[in-house]
Amino acid sequence: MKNIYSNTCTVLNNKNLYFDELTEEEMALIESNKITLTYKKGEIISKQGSFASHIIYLKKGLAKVYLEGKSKNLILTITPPGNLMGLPCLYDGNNVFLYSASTYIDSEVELIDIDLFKQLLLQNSKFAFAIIKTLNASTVQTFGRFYCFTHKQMHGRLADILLCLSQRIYGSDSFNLPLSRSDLAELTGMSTESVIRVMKDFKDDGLIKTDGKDIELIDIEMLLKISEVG
Amino acid sequence: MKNIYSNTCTVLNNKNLYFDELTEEEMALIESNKITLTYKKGEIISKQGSFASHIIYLKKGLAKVYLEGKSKNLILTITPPGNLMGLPCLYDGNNVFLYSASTYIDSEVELIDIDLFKQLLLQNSKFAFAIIKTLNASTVQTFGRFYCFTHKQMHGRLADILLCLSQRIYGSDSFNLPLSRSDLAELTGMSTESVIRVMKDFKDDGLIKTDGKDIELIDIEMLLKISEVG
DNA sequence: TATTTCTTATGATGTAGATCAGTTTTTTTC
DNA sequence: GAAAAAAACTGATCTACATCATAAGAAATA
Repeated sequence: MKNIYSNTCTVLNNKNLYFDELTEEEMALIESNKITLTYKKGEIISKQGSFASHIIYLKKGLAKVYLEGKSKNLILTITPPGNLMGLPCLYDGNNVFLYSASTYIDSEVELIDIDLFKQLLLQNSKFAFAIIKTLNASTVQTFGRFYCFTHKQMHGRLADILLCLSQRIYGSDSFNLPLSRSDLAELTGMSTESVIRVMKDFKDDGLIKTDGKDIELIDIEMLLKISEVG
Repeated sequence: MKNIYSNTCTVLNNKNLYFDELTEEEMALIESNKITLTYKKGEIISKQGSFASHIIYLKKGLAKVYLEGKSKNLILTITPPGNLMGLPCLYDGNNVFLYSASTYIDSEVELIDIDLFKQLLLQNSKFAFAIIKTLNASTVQTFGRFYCFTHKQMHGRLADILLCLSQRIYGSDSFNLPLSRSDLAELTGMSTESVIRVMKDFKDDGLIKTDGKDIELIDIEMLLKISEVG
């Protein structure tokens, strides 16, 4: 029996369907209140534990949301443009960013005042409903990833991630990956050395080709099989 | 640096704050449309992959929501009374239960028609907002658990679960636990044998006492320390 | 009350993957 | 464009934990 949702990947790509639900006036309200910021590659957008006065919308670029641990971090989501970041921090009794976020490449971010965001949720139930559906889709994705962390081993998890980045972000078999091996480690729950070793296995077996930051997936069939077998 | 949300536990306990947001008419609508069912201990409430026509509300008892894997399962949430189950399945393009759910003890469940539920979300934005906050709180909990799975080892994770069940479900240091060692295994991502061994360690070190299904936490300070150190 | 089935328990063995330690290559910085 | 820093790589070692095998108690079933 195959589980549909058993992929290690955690790339959100909801293409901001929720904003379509806002009226023109509501959209104008956001436009007139938003703050636009640009970040260079590697810069920190939000820091775990800091006061969360805004909802973060990634307009351009690529970012990660991660949990900073004592020794190692855990990457929670890879965020392509068109998505909100840190939305889960919006609940009763919390007013801080629970996670840090930083950019992989030069990026552009829009900050939406959190009180305005809440107000929109409370006055436009279609918008709220769209947000609920988005949150649920990513929860299901997280549970699938959870399953992989506990049941698949390294090769399966890394194959997952490579396929996922290829499909969900780049839409191509060959792409330039700004994530380091250590990022892949924090994404798959492996050590950096293990990521390197498994990547080498994949290369030796002719499943992928790498040249610096460029990666090309050669034998996708086999990667899918490895992902499935675990 | 200590993370506030780094506990392996996954007991939801939101005390249905969302239903408070419904009007009397809306509440009456639910009342007149709901189906009440009783389940005996160990019975299956929903089966992974089946058509999801209803939202499940646990009125009495205790249940688990779990992902059925090829060989092993993964328990996603332990649900005490007063909570909804399987809410994350509500998103675009999905109409099946993605997870199975079953009871630990004799339980009572109310089924709310999913279209009615959606309608209420769309007509009452306060309700929708309350649901969003609930979903977010449990997402944050899930991420914390995620962190534990990858960064803590067995003793820390099991200490987490024992403390969590004690505090969040029973509100007492001694309680009768209907979960088997194999359930604790599926909850902590360990093998059943390992759960048994670690429990024995805890017993030998005088941290807990067990008698059949009865568990008493003796040295909570120490359990907390083990949970923290990992 | 006998019999099957599930759960708890314990020891022996195996291994996936972390950690450590060191080298080379690439990238950043001044 | 040289120096420093970070990232990629490789091998040796170690260990946390799973798996296997087997047995005893508890609970369900008939």
